[in-house]
Amino acid sequence: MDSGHFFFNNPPCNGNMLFLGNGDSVFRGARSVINMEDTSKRRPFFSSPDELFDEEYYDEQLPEKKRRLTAEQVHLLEKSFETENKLELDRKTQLAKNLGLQPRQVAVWFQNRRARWKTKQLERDYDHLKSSYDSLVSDYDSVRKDNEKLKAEVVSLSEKLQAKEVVGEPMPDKKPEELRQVEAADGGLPVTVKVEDRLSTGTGGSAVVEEDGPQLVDSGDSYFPNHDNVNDYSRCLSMDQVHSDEDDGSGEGRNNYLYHEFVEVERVEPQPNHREEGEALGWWVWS
DNA sequence: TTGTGTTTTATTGCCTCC
DNA sequence: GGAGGCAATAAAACACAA
Repeated sequence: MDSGHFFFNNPPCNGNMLFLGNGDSVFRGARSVINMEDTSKRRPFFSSPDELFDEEYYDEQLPEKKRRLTAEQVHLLEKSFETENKLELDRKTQLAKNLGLQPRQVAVWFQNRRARWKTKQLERDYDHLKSSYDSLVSDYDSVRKDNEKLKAEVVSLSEKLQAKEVVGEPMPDKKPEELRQVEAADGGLPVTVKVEDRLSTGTGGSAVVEEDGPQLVDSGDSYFPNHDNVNDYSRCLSMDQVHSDEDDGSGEGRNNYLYHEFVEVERVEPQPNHREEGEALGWWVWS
């Protein structure tokens, strides 16, 4: 491109206006204009950096059409931009001299380059946020499915329990109602739980724990302390961790399992902000 | 070749800082 | 008030499919 010229470039113009003078400050200060249609003042492209800085020459000649910078010029500008994306006066002047450009052109190039960088950065940020969002949605769906599964199971088990009670089969230790009275032995937060409290089958929602304790409630405006805890919560209440007695095909023992396991759960303080790898994490742990 | 979309260069107006 | 930054925009240059 333009191999016939050493360093060419026309002064800034947009087809309607152009400036007089060499420096950026001159341009900014004056911003005086000459109508480009005055074709008698057209001038050829610059043929050397010296000519470029020849003010008389510059004043007398008007520019040709807008030209792009050479690959070499762009390369050097890019290198300079990588070093520092803003220009001090000295650097601008030096760059302009080295490249055979107007200081104003160098300044404009940096300005436009910063704008391009900003656009790219916004795109990168968007991609990153979208990826995080998609991941979160996926986790959320997974937790929700687990929750639905658990709810269905509770309904099924409750029905079985009721059927047994109708037949007159006694519960082994305590009735669920008694569980409401259970308090934490160490005087800490009470663990007053029964099966229906833990895994509500009501329309309101979801796996519900005590109102005064930490909660992870599927209510539409879902709240997860942080991304990791979503998985932890899922793991905590995952059916994978329930030692199903249905495996033996008897259908018995499951009630007892739930009965005991839910009673024996311990309350732990949430640790939303620090966690070791592999550490049990969540609002509840099995004792 | 030509129409069209994209990229690059440059201008303008406004704002902030010193 | 001058200098320089940014957003918005114009327009030339370029890329490319039809």
